Amino acid sequence: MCGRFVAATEPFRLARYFDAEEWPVEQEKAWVPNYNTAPTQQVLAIRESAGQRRIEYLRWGLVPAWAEDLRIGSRMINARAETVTEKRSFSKPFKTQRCLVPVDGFYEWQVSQETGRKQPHYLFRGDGEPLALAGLWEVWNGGTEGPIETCTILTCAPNQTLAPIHDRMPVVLGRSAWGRWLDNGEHDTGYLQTLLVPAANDLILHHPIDTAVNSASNNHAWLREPVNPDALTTGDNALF
DNA sequence: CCAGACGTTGTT
DNA sequence: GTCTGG
DNA sequence: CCAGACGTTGTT
DNA sequence: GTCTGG
Repeated sequence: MCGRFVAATEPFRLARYFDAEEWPVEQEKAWVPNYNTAPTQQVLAIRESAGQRRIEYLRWGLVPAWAEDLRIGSRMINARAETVTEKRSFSKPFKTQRCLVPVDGFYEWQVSQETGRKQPHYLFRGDGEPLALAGLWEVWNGGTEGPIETCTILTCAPNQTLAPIHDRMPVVLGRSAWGRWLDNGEHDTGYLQTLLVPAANDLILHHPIDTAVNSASNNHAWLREPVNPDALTTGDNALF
């Protein structure tokens, strides 16, 4: 699945990469990289309206319009690609409210069959480019402070690279798919669902990382650096 | 008809 | 065990 | 995703 | 809001 990720690429670079409108300088200055993005946090997403792509903050964890409060968002951080058309909370967003969530990489926890321990891994593109994750967004008007826009990330079966680590992975969309995915006028859910397949096996690399990533309050660039998993089991981390 | 759920993951 | 918060 | 809380009353 | 279950 996808429950934690890195968002460290500056918005102006994302704007170029996704052919989206640039941010005002003042807003760009306030941006900070996030090496441990967790559910309920604000994440940058790309949406399109009237043919114009924009980069905007959405709260991660989709909150349906009928929700009494925001809490349900913590459990709606992912939407299964296989069933997205059938689920009440996701079917309308899938038809008309799609977005991309750009990430530098994401984290997955590999559970050891023998010990039950969880080893976190960092997964990222070998060429250093961002990954465009397929997302859906929704608006919640239940609060007193005006509408809150939220999002979720689609998941699919793992490719051969991820299978040893986890049984789900986020849906990654290639450049050629962005156009129809972001076009709100595209209502061919049959076609759209054909885009929701595991990424090519050679697209994503991975390595084990420090368990410091476990706590969402830790946010350092070094969280995504490789460690020796054998050293970790003895409590002797050679890198730190 | 009304009432109650609406989601994913992982674990068992 | 289960829910909430980050 | 993982970490951390999970409850009330009354007193300070 | 919309679907499922009773």
